[in-house]
Amino acid sequence: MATKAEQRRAELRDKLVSAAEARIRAAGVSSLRARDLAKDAGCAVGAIYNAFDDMTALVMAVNGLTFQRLGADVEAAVAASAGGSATARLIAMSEAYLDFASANSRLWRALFDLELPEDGAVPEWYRAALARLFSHIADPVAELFPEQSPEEQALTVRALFSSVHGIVLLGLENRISGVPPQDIRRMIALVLSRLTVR
Amino acid sequence: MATKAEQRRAELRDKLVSAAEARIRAAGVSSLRARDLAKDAGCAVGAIYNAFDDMTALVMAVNGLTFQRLGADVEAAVAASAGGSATARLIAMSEAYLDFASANSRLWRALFDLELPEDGAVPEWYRAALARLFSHIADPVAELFPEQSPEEQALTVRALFSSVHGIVLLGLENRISGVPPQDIRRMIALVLSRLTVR
DNA sequence: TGTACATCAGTGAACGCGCGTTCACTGATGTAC
DNA sequence: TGTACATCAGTGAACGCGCGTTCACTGATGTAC
Repeated sequence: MATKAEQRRAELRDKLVSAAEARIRAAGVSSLRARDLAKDAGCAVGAIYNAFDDMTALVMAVNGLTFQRLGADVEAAVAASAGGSATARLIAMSEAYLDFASANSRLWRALFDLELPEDGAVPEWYRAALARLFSHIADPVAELFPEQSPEEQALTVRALFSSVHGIVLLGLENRISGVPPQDIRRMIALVLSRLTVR
Repeated sequence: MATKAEQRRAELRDKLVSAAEARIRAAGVSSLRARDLAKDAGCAVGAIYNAFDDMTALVMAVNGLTFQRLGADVEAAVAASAGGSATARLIAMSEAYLDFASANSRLWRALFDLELPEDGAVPEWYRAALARLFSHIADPVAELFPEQSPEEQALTVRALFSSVHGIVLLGLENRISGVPPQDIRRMIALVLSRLTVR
């Protein structure tokens, strides 16, 4: 049994992921350096390659956690707004999305910025995490538009998510059109309430 | 008069910009290499630095052209749809935006991807190009919502643009949720027609 | 027109640095007997 | 329990490469007289 060894290995993975997360949070994914991480985690550079295939795999691990936390926040918003109208629930989710993106902007951006190695092979958990987000949007949409076919509903879900994502993205990016958070909320409410008028 | 010299210099600038544009179009802004460009333009690496301060300035020049072409396409759509309803005009513009992004995806992405040197100093032409885009959206919005204050209208313009941008962005990015172009059009029409209901 | 000189675009080898990844080695841990 | 041996996480110097930028030099163009 390599139990003890496995444990140490797992600990190192955790330490590396935490360190990477902290560095991405502070300076963005493009400023990650293997040597910095080794120093942070108290190991040698080479040890990183015992725990992960390469730096990309490490960043993917961080992204996995980020997706999990984002999903949890959105789910909490779904739960908290359970009694409300479909529109209110969509707005609550979107604001949770905004709040997460705003509070974790560089980690959130890393979800989209990471350049994958050529062959567009998106890992399974990535698609799954997105499907999870979409599924929460699907419920209110089904309630609002029961006459739509499943394909139409799927398209509507995508359109709603994309719109909110666009508003959050450009709202937070002050290069393009940075805007006070309160205005981002107003845009979300404006768009969603109109999009969901019966 | 350094006329002849100036002319050569301007020619070199043009050649470099064209070469950079071609390379970004083919492989994305992150794969630009000074040596490749020099070879393409038939000059030495050092000559690049006579024509431009640095590689970032060269990419900015390409982005300037891209913005211009994008603006022209959108304006053509505005002109072509001049007689139609406000909604129809907004959809026409958005489809022009989609078509441009789709046909020039890497150049279009370079507009947003280029990492600026720290101090968020966005060049003036950049803001101006965006203002130009926004101004075309502002007309139908003013027509649709004359009762809104100018601030509300500005927010509505931003919200519309951001929504369409989000739909186009995620629609074209097959990593996230790549979708056939026809579906992107449907999402745009769906969102805009609902957002502009009176 | 001709000659000497100044300027400056153009050259491309070399600089300098960053950085992911490897690899020969070490030392702790576990196993066999 | 004690000894010899095997394994493998961990080490960090070194590899290897990429790449933006510089700089001493050249040669064409333009100017002065």
